[in-house]
Amino acid sequence: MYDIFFEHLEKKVQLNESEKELIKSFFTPKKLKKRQFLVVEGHPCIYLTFVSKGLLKAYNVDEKGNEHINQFAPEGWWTSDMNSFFSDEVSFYSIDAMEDSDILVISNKEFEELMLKVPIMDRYFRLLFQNSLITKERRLISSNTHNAEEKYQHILKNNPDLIKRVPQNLLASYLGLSAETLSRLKKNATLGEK
Amino acid sequence: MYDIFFEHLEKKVQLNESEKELIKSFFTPKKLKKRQFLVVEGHPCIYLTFVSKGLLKAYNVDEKGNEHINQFAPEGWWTSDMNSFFSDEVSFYSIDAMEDSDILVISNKEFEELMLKVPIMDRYFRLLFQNSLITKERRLISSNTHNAEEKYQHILKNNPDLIKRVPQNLLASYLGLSAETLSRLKKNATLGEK
DNA sequence: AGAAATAATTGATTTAGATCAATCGGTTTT
DNA sequence: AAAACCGATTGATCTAAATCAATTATTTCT
Repeated sequence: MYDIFFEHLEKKVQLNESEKELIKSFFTPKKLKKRQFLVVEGHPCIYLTFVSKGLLKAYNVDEKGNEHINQFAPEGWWTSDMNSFFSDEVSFYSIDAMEDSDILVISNKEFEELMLKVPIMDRYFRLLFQNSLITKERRLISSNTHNAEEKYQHILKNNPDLIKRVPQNLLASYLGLSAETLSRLKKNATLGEK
Repeated sequence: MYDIFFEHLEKKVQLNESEKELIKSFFTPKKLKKRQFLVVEGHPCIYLTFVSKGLLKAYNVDEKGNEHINQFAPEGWWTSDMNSFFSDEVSFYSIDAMEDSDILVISNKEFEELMLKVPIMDRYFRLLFQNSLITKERRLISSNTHNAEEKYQHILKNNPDLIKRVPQNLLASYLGLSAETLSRLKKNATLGEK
């Protein structure tokens, strides 16, 4: 359960055994069954979560009842409503499991304490957030400047793995497209191949 | 020049005088005239920049020649093409001054050294990136789920200051709208007031 | 295995916002 | 002060993608 976790951390920072033991003590392992909720929109998001196994999705539902996927979190990824986790506001997203999943969670209080006790974790999260920021920025640009076709091609190129694992209607939602539009795009792309 | 800089840092972390002196030594002050470029698309973005005075914009130009504003950086904000700065890729954006500006810049090498010499800066940037990530995420949601009207109302509420300072066509670009659409939205909003 | 629920496809229609085009007002520039 | 330039406004038209609706395919459940 912790193997992939430390593997992930050690891609960004070097840790000795005593640091690892200490870090471990701050996290709580949990299991989620498929369709089980980790966070419900409108409630505080009390955990920052590392996914060891499985796949979660974070999404919100608008007034018209449409689901908008904000993030897919497969194993090796972090997920949370960061705004809610780091402030005292309620969560804008719901987060649930798309597959049976193993996760490691940390509360806000524990997180702050971890940063003080293991300062190198400030560096780890600095690097993590730095990379997320770059990725999120790319998505924002894509959302503002690309048409439907380009958005699809972009994810096809950059997240081929995700496409295999996620139902098409949710992928469409993630891209800000309707399911019908994505279906038609796929058809045209396949025709082009022949 | 450094007053607003340290004021800004000290909102997130506590610094003693010797740390401040050390930090200062890593940054280089520069001045930009209105319309002067800090970064040109397609060239490496060698600086991470803090704006002490003035206003910069980061944008890219697509194949059709349309400008897409990614960020406005007024005094107290950081700007850069983070991807280019932290990797060895060239910049996707151009960054230039919309007003005469005073800036503080740091190179990537200096940045890495600063993180090692003043570990609390890892914490500072962790907090900075953490907040940027939350903001960027909001913009992405807005971009995917709101219509033109809602996008305008959103920025009207959350960045009233920016609206006063930035030409309307650039604001439109920042929101991913055409200048004409924003003009019409504004007209309707004003009519509604009466 | 059969029923029920969910997802994907396809077609027809609608619409929000882009694009094209012209005019007007205000700044810079020379 | 005239010229050139830039930004905002307004109207007319176009279009990409959403929406609505029906059908088919695929999982999931019992």
